This record gives sequence, structure tokens and C-alpha cells, in this order.
Amino acid sequence: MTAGSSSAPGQSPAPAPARTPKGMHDVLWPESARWEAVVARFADLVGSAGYGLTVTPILEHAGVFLRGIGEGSEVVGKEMYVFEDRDGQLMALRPEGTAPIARAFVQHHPVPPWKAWYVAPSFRHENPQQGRYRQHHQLGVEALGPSDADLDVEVVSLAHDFFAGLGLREVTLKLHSMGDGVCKPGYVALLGAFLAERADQLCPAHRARHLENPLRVLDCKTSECRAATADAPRFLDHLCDACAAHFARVRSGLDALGVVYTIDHRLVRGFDYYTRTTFEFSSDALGSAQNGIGGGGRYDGMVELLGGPPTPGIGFGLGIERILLACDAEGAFPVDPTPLDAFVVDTTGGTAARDLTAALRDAGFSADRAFDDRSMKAQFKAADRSGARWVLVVGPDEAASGTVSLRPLRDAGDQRTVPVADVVAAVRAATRPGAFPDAP
RNA sequence: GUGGGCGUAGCUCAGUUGGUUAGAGCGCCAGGUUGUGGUCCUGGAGGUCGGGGGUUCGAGACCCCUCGCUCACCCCA
Repeated sequence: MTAGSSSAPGQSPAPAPARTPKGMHDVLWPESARWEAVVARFADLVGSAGYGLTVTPILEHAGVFLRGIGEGSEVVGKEMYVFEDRDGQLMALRPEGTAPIARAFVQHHPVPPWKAWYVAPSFRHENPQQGRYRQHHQLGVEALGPSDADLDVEVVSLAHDFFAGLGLREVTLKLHSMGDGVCKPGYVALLGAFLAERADQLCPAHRARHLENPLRVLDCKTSECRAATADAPRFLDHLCDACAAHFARVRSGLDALGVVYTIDHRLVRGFDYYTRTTFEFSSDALGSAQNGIGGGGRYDGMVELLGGPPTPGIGFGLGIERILLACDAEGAFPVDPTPLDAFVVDTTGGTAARDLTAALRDAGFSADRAFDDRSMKAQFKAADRSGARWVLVVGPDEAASGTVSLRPLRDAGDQRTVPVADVVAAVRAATRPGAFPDAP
């Protein structure tokens, strides 16, 4: 790599490398164009459903996550970036998007229903692999206030519609319910008792730890745990009446909107805060084990945990990196870089390039130019690379006669020369579909 | 946190049982083209062979350590 930095002999052993931290990546042009497009699509979709952009700090007091999500969760307990700042306060880099939105709700007490969307980086200190990074980016929505099952339907179908809009076809939606304060404890106890009876049949990891969080055993992928829990009691059979009615309404709503899903009795999401509806989107096009491209659910107790009034809420987070991987795998959502309208080639070393690009941009065209007074050939190569549709040439002849030559780079057509005063009008005519300057 | 694979030009990669000045394609720069890119031809620049230590007369190749990338477990977007 580019070592570059010179360290005095006997000084610090390893010069600071000019590279991103492990598991973190730069997104450079033109790849970043797909990011822009994905985010723009999302903003448009959820914006039209009444959600407003909400920007929260990357850093929160660690307590927001410790209390909101729970120290028991893997992400908060083992993977969160936590540190003491210069004031001695315990801070954390956001590991997920929901808790900060709930915190903002508590802090600003907006009038419910409060519908927020966000695009934000998330940080988790884990070992990177395909589709898993220490910094990744999530698109999400959170809706706080209503406990109405129709809101669950809206939120789930928004994510569904978003994936469909990108052209992703191999997306699976799994749906489940985690109950509420009334029925969850009873079910967890029931499941715990069931597991205790056959603890010796569980995989080694859960043989010792199944009592800590019985729900997690359902999610275990080992054949031992799968077999041992094959006829474990199902949460959906033990929901209280209110939760059962809620879930039934969610299902009928999704059915009515044509959103296809499968019930997954093992769907146990990683954060402690979930209640009632939970869901997960995965891409069957991704060969990797990291095929989850989005997930979410209801969290009716979190706002209260953070010190706010009892307020139901539901939302989801979608991973941009994984969505892009899924798009690659399916050949979906191709994004072409937006071409420039014009590129100015000026070999006179004068002010033509400066003035022409400024005039074009003022007139609403996209325009670029070469710098450092390079050769005609070099400037044309730069123009070609830029993808510009037209080149405006100013050489000694044009400079002497007060004209500019227009040459099409991407379409057929001949080069024309026009007076400087007419350049903007000529470009305007030329960039009209199928048009050519001075065409009869 | 654990385990496997891999680190040679900007990119993708060759590099024979360790043996002189480390190669190719693409990209970049210049010229062929006395003004004009995308094709073609010629030439050029660009590498402390990830870093450190060791073995050897001699290491890009072998050994150790380290850093990083990658895949997987765990967990998750």
C-alpha cells in the first residue's frame, strides 16, 4: 500500500496507514450513484406515506441503548462501540436506528402519531464478512403513537413495496408475533420448561445457556436445536386475546394488500424490545449466510423504558449494503451515472473555458472542463471519460473569430461552429431530444 | 471472540525445485495525427513484492511474528 508517511528512526513502530478502519469502507463515485438512487427512492416512497426525515446524532449517551434495547442483547452487550468522552460521559456509537428515534420522541414530545424516516450509519464491533460490516447504513421508518394493527400493515407493506420498486423479486417476508407484557412472560416460562426437559438434546452452546433466553434457542440453526424444538410450544398458540386479535388483523390487512408472507414460528429478533408484530425480509438471491436485508417490529414498551409516556411504536431498518448486494445478485436496479450536458475544451489558455462553463451552468446545464492547459487530444479524452453529450471547442481559430465549435460525442452528427453569444441557445437546442443545432 | 484462505504496479493477476536489472493485460501519460475523443500502432511513467524478524552465498518464493483483506461460526442490516 501507499506507505508514504516518513517516521523518524526509532520512533513510533507502525506509521498510521492511510486506510479505513477494519470493516469500514469508502463509497466512491460511481458506485455512490447507486446509493443516492436507493436513498432517493426510499425518501420518495415513505415521504408520500407521511413520514418525515429525522436526523439524530451518530453518538448517544450509552444509556439510550442500554436501557432502550437492553444489555442482554448481543448487539448492545458485546458489539457496541462504547467510550468515555472528555467530560467523562459514557457515549456510544449508534448500533441501530430505533432507539435514537424513540429517544427523540421522549425529548421533543411531538404530537402522535409521529412518523419518522431516517438514513443513517450504524456501528457494530464484530468481525466483518460478506454483507457484514462494522459500519453499515440503514434506511428505516418509525411510527410512534398508534397501536392500530393497520399501522403494522402500513409499515410492513412500505418495506415490501420498496423492495419491489427496486426490482427485487427474490425477497421473502417472514412474519411472527412476540406477544406483549400480558402473554410474553407466560410463553417464555412455558418454552423454558419445555427446553429444560430436553436440555441434553440441545447444541452444546445452548445446553448451558438455554435458561438465559429460551426464545433464542428457537432461532438456533444447529440440527440438534432444530430437532429438539421441532414440536416446542408455539407463541402464536399462546398469545393473549388482544395480541391474537391484533395479529389476525395484521394478517388480513397484508392479505388484502397482496403482500405475500410466511409465518415463521422461529422468528425471534435480536433486540429485547420487540412486542407483538415482528418481521424480517431476506434475499434468496444472496448465497451468503447474511441474507437478511431488513427487519423490524413493534416495540410498545420502549418509549416508556426511555422515560417517556407509555407509547406504542413500530418500525423497520433496511441495510443499504445488503440491498445493493441483492440487487447485484439479481441484476436489479441498474443505475447509470448522469451524463454531463457539455464539456468545454479550450486550448487557448485563455478564459473561454472558465466563462463558458459558468454560462452553461447558469443556464441550468451540467458542464465540466479540463484544467492545467492540456493538449487538445488530452482534453478530448477527458471529455469522453466524463460522458458528456457535447463538447464545446475553443481553439485559436474560434478565439480569433469569437466562435465556439460544438461537437456531439455520443450521438451521430457533424460539428458546428456558432458565435459565442449563441452558445447557450445552441446547447439548449442540441440537448433537446433528437435535435441538432442549426438543423433546418 | 474463534477458525480457514489470501496479501506482487491504480485494477485483475503471472512469477517454474529459492538464483542476475520482478512481468502481462487493462488503466494512466506522451507521440503517430501541424487543432478533435471513443478504434489502431509505438513509446513511457508507475512496485520498499503488506510490515518486521529469521534461515541462506542468495528470499517475491521457506520459517516465525504482526497488520490487513476475505470466507465461515456467533450474531445481525
